[in-house]
Amino acid sequence: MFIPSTGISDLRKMSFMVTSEQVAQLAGVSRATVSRVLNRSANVSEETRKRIYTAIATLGYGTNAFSRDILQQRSHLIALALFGSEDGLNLSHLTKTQFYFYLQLLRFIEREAAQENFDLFLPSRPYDPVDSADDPETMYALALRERGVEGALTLALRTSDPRIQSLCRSPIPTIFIDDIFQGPHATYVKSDYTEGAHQATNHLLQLGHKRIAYFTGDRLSLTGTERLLGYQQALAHAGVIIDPHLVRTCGWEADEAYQEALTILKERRDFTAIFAASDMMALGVLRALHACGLRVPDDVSVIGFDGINLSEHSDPPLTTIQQNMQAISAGAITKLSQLIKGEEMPEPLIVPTQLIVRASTGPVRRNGSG
Amino acid sequence: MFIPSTGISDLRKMSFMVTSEQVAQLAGVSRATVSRVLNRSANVSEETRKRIYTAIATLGYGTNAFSRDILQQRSHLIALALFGSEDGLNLSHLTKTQFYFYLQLLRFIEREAAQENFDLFLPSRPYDPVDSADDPETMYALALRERGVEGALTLALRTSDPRIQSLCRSPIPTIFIDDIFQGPHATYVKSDYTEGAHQATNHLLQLGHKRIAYFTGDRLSLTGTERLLGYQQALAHAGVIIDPHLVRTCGWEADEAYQEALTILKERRDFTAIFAASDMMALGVLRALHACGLRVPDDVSVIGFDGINLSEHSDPPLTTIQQNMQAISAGAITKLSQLIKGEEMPEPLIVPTQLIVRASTGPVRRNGSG
DNA sequence: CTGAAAGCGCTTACAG
DNA sequence: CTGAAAGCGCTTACAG
Repeated sequence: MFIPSTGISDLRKMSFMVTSEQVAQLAGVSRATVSRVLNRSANVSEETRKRIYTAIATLGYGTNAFSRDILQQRSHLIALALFGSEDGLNLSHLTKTQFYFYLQLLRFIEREAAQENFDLFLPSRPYDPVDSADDPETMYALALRERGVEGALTLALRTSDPRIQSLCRSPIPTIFIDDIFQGPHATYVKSDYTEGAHQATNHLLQLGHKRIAYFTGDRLSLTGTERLLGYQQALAHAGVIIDPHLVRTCGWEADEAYQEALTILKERRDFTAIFAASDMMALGVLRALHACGLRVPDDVSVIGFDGINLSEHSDPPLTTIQQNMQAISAGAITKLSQLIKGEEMPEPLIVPTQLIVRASTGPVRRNGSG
Repeated sequence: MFIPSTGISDLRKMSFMVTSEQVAQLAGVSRATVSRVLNRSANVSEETRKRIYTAIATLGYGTNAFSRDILQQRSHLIALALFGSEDGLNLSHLTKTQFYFYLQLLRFIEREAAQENFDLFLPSRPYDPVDSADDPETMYALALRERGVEGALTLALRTSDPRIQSLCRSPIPTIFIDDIFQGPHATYVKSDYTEGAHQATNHLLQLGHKRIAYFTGDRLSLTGTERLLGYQQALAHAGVIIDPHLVRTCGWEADEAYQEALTILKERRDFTAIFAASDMMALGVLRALHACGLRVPDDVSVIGFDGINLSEHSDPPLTTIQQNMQAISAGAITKLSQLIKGEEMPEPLIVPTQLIVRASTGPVRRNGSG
């Protein structure tokens, strides 16, 4: 940003600035008394209070947040850091189907933050370090600190990003959602993905399915691996050997799952159920089965994961593993508050999932080909 | 929030606070010199500068944004106000299909804001007025002022909300997107919806269609009415009488359009094209036509509006009226900057739309039933 | 090139 | 119940 060198008086001030001094003058009191009214101090006469209210209303006065914050050492601001896009911005990925769950989660997060008296802040503008030789990994946290955020809530959106390191090492209280990074001032909150995938697989096993295809989003993301593990565990515990041909890596996008489903269906039909690692992927699978003239669940059962709202309205409605978005959000904000207050480092929070049985899963066919 | 009455020293300070005083001491200089280095003042010896850099790095110092802002009278913060949900929060509606366009728009807005050195701020926490008798309509703007935002960018999401009034009347620089509210410090930016609908309708007319069904989202939203007007104008100019049975009000959700399409198809098939007021609605229409075994565009042509990314990947890819999201976002941020700088009230910005012809529209059938 | 001083708008002990 | 004063962390004329 270009700041003219003509000195501060030339910077356009926020034109609507009204100071407590003006209120005080109009009400015929001192700034101290105005401040007392604003902060609900008990010791102000009713009459004075009235006069000050009137002056406030007349002038349209509002406390300057920076001045207050500087004294109280708080900003009520928490950074919402959504990593993952190449441009470094927060909102770039939000239209991708694979992040629909996070989109839905965000509203819970906003609500919980508001209840704890926090505003959300999207750190978008580029950070301009004093020393150009600054370690890029420390820069990000520094930028947040300069902006006065009290803490950070991070959705890493399945990616590595140097800013994660920066937050882990920094003194800024940080909660990672769906990741397991920790640091002296950082911990995490996430669903129990392994247990969830276990539940999903068990549900299919109980319906008599043994040849269960698994569609995984990727090979390396933590949440992907945990789900895969749950699938493997459940099958192993049931004494079922996994056919590697039935485990497909296709990406998290609904369209990718759609394509992969078409591929596997062309190749083989020796499975009676498909477990997709996310609801969005399951919706793609449903579409592919439909396109191939297969009935769900009569021909193939389908189960998803996440419990996004779209899963209720698919055709047929999707059996899924519901993540408890309320508990995740409330837990994240609560733990962040604890961190900010300097309380003892809270334990990470692992939120249980819940099997929601809808119409996309059913008993395996007697004459199934599996 | 509960503030203990034991005085400020008991409030937990942001634990990581490092002051310029500490940097100054470590570097053996005055706070003034530290400040000069931070603000890139020319007149500091290279040696001193180096010492200060070292001290900054050692201590992990970052300028306290509030202190700086209080002097410079700027916060670099603009409020992103997404109205429309009952709970008053900003992110509640983002998973609705009808707001997909705005979701996609947001990333352009964030990018433009970052380029102009603004951060985005979501005012979520409840405003706690001093005077409980405060006019609720002025409260919202007051709340924003207290938080120090320099301006507000508003997406009203097709609703009335008292906060809109509040912003219109307030001294806070405000840009409305997709609405035409104005005030002494407020103006707007939007696409030319009427002209866009004109283009869409003309495209169908040129392909020989005369019986063109129109699906409108609602009866009262501005953007809905403007589009309807464009449709009416284009038909009138072509000398085509509108059949009121072909104009359907169904709501903006993809599913609503899907249902309405099923309804009209059961009732009549005396049309050769459908113009849906949004791409999302058009996607619903496409799905319904497909479900009824009709081919697009052979049996029925379909055109949408918005140019959301999903329109490229539908089956068939959707002919649509593209909104220029880049121009809308850049215009909004530019005009907001002008307002903030106190420049002359800028004119509202009406952004032209563009017809994108894809595969969902084609010439009317010779043996068409229309 | 650098420091002492004044100031931003506010809040809170400290007196009265 | 109220005011004068000191202070939050910073920046910027003003001197030197």
